[in-house]
Amino acid sequence: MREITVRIGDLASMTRVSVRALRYYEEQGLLASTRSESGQRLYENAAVNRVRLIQQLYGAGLSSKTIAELLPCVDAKVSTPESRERLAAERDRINTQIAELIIARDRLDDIIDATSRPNPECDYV
Amino acid sequence: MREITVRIGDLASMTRVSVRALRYYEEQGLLASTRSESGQRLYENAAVNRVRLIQQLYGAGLSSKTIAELLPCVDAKVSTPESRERLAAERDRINTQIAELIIARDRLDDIIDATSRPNPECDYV
DNA sequence: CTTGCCTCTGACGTCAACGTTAGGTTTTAG
DNA sequence: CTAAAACCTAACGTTGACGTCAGAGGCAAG
Repeated sequence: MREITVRIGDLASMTRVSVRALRYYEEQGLLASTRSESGQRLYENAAVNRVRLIQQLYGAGLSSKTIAELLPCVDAKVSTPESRERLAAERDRINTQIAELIIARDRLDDIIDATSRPNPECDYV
Repeated sequence: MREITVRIGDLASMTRVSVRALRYYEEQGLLASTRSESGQRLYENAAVNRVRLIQQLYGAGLSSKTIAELLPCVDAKVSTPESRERLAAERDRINTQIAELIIARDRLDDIIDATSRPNPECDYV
């Protein structure tokens, strides 16, 4: 049951996330590390998935603070009523944002259509 | 054919966008205004839709610069090959982002599920 | 006429997620 | 053994879309 540990640069290249970002995640309480005797960060292999999850949540527009509140639930596999409410609220926000993005995309498509087809009134342009 | 014009505060309340934001849009070349004799901004009613469009595009993650490049196409109803490429690129980016959001939302749903159901191993928590 | 709200132009403040630089230690390749 | 590469902390810089404040002029109501 040897735990394989990697250093920050390795984790960075494995996750395609910058070293600076990984340190920042730790600073925000999102990503734990043990330290070598000399003080260098060591990560176990599970950290890769953790970083991926963090990235996904950032990508969905969650803030560090919100993620920090939710990760303990993920780890403990238990949520309090408050955190459940929080999770649901974030999911709803994401759904809203998806809907907005679809509207914006369709709007862009309309613009592309309207400006792409040869315009009978503006052929001279 | 009287053109009804409103002042900035009216446009703000009609669009639910702050006065500061409207001035900022003008600064960025996104929203034009005429001026009264005393220098106050006057907007015609079409400005409401313009502001809505700007908000939608911001909401979709476009920058002021990008929007500024695209609005002339909307107005002229004509796009150059470059602007068409640009428009298509933004639409693709939005599609990508929608896909990412869906993944993140499903991930959140999983978390909600996993942390909400009574956990046989953790009932004591 | 004056009170009070609206508007104007600067111009500095904010916030988040890092980027970047500095100055120093540690690990690794040869 | 040595030099390059990777790591450390601390701290300042960046970016975009505004918020906010200061100081001054404009306008409808009473």
